[in-house]
Amino acid sequence: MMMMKMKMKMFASRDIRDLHHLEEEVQRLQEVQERSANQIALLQEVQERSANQIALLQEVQERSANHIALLQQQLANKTQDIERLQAELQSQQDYEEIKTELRTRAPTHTDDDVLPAPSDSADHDPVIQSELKVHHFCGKEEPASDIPVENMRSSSSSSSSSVVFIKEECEDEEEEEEELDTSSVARRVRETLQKHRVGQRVFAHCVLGLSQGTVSDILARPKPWRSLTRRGREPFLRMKSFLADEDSVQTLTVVQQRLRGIVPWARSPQMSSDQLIRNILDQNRSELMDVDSRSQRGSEDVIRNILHQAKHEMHVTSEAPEEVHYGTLSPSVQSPADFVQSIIRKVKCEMDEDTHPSASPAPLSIITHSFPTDAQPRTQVCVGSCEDEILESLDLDTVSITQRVKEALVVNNIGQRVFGEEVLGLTQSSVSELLSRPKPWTKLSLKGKENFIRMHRWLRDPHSVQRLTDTDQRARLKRDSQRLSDGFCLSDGSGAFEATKRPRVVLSAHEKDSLRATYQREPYPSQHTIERLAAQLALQTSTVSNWFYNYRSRIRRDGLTEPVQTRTVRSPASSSSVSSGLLSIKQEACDPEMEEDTHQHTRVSVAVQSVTKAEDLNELV
DNA sequence: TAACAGTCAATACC
DNA sequence: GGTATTGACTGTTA
Repeated sequence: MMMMKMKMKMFASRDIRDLHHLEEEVQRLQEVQERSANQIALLQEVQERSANQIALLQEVQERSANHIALLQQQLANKTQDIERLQAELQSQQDYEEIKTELRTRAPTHTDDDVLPAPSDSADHDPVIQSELKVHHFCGKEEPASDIPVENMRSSSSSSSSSVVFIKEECEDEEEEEEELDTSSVARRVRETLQKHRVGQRVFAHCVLGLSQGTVSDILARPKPWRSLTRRGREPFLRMKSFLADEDSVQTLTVVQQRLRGIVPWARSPQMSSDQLIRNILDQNRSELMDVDSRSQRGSEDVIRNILHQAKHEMHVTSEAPEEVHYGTLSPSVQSPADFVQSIIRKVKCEMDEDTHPSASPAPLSIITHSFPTDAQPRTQVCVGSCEDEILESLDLDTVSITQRVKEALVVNNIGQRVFGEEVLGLTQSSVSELLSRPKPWTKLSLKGKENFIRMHRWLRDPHSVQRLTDTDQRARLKRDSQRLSDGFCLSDGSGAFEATKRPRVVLSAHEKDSLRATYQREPYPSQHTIERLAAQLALQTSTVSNWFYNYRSRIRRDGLTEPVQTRTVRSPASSSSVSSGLLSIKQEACDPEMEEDTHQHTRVSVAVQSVTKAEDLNELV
C-alpha cells in the first residue's frame, strides 16, 4: 500500500513538473507568437513604406518624364526659333549693303558742316526736321557723321543713353554755371512732360541718360542748387537746355511715338523676345522701304537712332545678368545682323548643357544646376527659359544654407569678402547681410534666389573650400607685394583716383528718433510730411525719403520687428579708423538752421586721397 | 510713376 | 582686419 502511495506521489510530482514544463512551453510559444506578430506588423509597415516609396518614385519618374517632355518641347521650339531667326537674318543681310550705299550716296561734308543739307523732301518732313534737331540741345551742334551708332557715345559717361538726343557734355555752359532754381526747373519739366504726354522714362533715357526711378525722384524732390554736386547738377543743366529749346518737346514726342512700337517698356508682357526682335526688324525694314521718299541722310539717322535705342533697350533687358550698369551697350553688337546673331547665340547658350563653364560667379542663365533639397529628387537641368519654372518648384532652406556657409567660412578661415567676390559676385557688405538675415526662400525674387543657389552649389562642391583658400592666399600675397612696391607715396594728388567719394550722411540719434516717430504715425509719408520733416531736421528731402524706403524695406526684411538701429553718431575724428593724414574731414552745415544745431547734425565730408582708393582697388584685383 | 528689391560704398563696431 | 550697419543708388515691378 505504502509502495502504491509512494508511486502515486512520484507520478503526481512528475505530472506537476510536466505541467510546469508545459506551461513554460506555452509561455515561450506565446512570446514567440507575440514577437512574430510584432515582426509581421513591422514587416507590414516596411512593406507599406516601400509601397509609398515606390509610389513616390513612380510619381517622380512621371514628373521627370513630363519635365523631359516639356524640355524637349522647349528645345524644339527654340530650334524652330533659331531657324526662323536665321532666315530673318538672311533676309536682313542686305541692310548693311543698303547702309553702305546710303553712305556712298550721301553728300560728303567736312567737320565744319554741322549737318548735311537736307534734301527737299526732308525739308518738308516735320518728323525728319525735328529729328535732325536732336543734336542741338546744348547749343552746340553735333557734327553729323557716319560713325557707327555705338561710337556716338561718350566713352566715359555713364549717361550714355542720351546720345540720341544730346551731346554728352556741355563744357562751355558748365564753366560759368549760374545758380539754377532747381525746383522751378523740375516743375517746368514736369508740366511740359504732362502737357505733351511724354513719359518720364522716355525723358529720362533720351534727355538725361538716367533711369526713370532716378528722374522721378529728381523731379519730385529737386535738391537745392547749392547742395548739389557737379554730377548732381548735370541733370538740371540738361533740363534747362531741354526747356530752352522750343523744338525739344516736339522731338521728344516724335521719338516717343516712334519708340512706342518697338521698345520693351511698351510691349505687352506676353510678348516674347523673339517677337520683339521681329518687331525691331520689321520697323527697320519699313524704315528702309521708306528710304527713297526721304532724305537719305535723315532717314539713315532715323533708322540708326531707333535701332540704337531699341538695341540698347534689348541689351539692357536681355543681357542684364552680366551688364548691370545702366546704359552700357556691348561693343560686340555692331549691326542689326550682329545683334540678331547675339540673340541666337544667347538662345543656343541656354540650350547648352554645361558645355561652357564660365568664370565664377557664372550668370545663372548659362550654368547647369543640380537642384536638390535634401528631401527632393534631383533634377539636372539646363536653366534658361525654364529657369523660372524650376526656381518656382524649388524650396531651399535659406537659414540652413547660410548657417552652413557661415560655419564653413569660419572653420576654413575664409573672409566674407573673398567669398562674396569669388562665389557670389557680391561685396562683403552684401554677403554680411545675406548671411546674417537670410530671407525665406518664398520671399525672394528670382535674383535673390540666385545667391542661395550659388551658396548651395558651393556647399556641395568638395573642392570649393580649397579653391577659395588658395584664392584668398593669392590675394593676400598680391596685396602685400603691391603695398611693398607702391610704398606709401601715392598721395601726390595726381592719381587717377582723385575723384572724391560721395559724402556720407550719418543721422544722429535725435534725427532717427524723429524719423521713427513719424514712421509710427505715417509709414508712407506724404510729400508734405517729407518736406516738413526734412526742414525740421535740416536734412535733404531725398535723405528723408530714402530713410523711409530703407526703413520699410528693412522692416519687411526683419519681419515685423523694427530693423536694427544700433549705431549712434560719434564725432568724426574719433570715429574714423583711418589716419587723418589720409583723410580730409570737414564738417559742413547744410543750411543756416544746421549751423545752430551742429552738435546734432554732423555731416562728414570725406575727400579721400588717391592712396586709399588705390589700395581699395588693389585689394579688389 | 511711386515703391520696391537688391546692391554698393562708407563707415561703425568688434 | 573682418564684419555689421546704413544712406544712397539702379533697375524692376505693381
